[in-house]
Amino acid sequence: MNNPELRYQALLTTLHERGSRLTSHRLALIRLLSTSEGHPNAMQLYESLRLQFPTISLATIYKTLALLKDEGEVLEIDLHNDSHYDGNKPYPHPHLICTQCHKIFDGDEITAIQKINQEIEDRYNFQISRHQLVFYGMCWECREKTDR
Amino acid sequence: MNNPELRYQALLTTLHERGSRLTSHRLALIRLLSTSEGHPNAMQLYESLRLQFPTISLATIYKTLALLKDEGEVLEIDLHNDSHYDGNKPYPHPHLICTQCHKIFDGDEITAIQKINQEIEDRYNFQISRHQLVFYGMCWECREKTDR
DNA sequence: CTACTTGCAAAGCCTTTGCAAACTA
DNA sequence: TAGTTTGCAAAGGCTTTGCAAGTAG
Repeated sequence: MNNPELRYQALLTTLHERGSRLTSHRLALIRLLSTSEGHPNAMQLYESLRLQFPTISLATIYKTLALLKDEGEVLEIDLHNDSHYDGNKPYPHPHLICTQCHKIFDGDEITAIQKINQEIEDRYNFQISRHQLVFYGMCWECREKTDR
Repeated sequence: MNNPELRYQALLTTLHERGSRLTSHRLALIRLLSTSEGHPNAMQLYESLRLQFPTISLATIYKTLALLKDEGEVLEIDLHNDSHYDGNKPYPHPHLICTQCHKIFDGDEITAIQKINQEIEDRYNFQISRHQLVFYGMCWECREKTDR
């Protein structure tokens, strides 16, 4: 999913069809989730939304995220005591985390995952249903800065 | 590392050379870590050790684990609000987690990881330093039980 | 003997829950 | 209006920390 507007509409439709109410806070949150590429955590979403909605609470963020997770519209990335959320690409895919600038990048174009999946099925007779793959290291931007 | 006794000695040596004191609780913990293949979490280690050492505390488990992590002798696996520990193979390697029996298996024989690493370096110009790869699904044992 | 380690309890951090008030449809 | 959602505060679960008492070297 690359078009944030389409993604926004998709999330909106899901909530609507589910019979959930579209409050202003929820609309703002799904807007943020569908457009942001930054893989924010709950606190970051809270801080962002608080600018526009000073009375919004962290609990509401968590409750709405739980709702969207249930619907399979948001992917939770479990890092060390710190969950981040991807509402743009809710299907399992690798993430690259820069240990220098702490940005989280999508690694959803990696084709060799097929090979790993195949090997796991073959070698361990293990039937994969989902995965969480995180690679830590230095992103291209930080490499450039460091090399110079 | 396949030989638990060698692994035990290695952990012991690390602690000794570090100048750390080898208390009975620590010895029992590293014995457990070096032999167990089960990837226990802190509570499971605590429950095990409590049988032999009724006065041991969870805090001691955590403090010793932190020590061994610092020394690179224990790998922490970050699951959802639940860290598990691998003292047998402290280097990053894939883990297969059965969603049925909840066992954690090592996937350290998977060769296709090289391909993924290569692809990430090439495609994203990202320099990997470590990774945490978790595959969820059904293990061969549970598949057999289910198929019948 | 000295410095490190221990157990206990308290605190931290992230996340979830209970509930009355507010709000959507 | 009826039922959902909200914010607040409290509680939960896992992990860390402070400190006096205990222990290894």
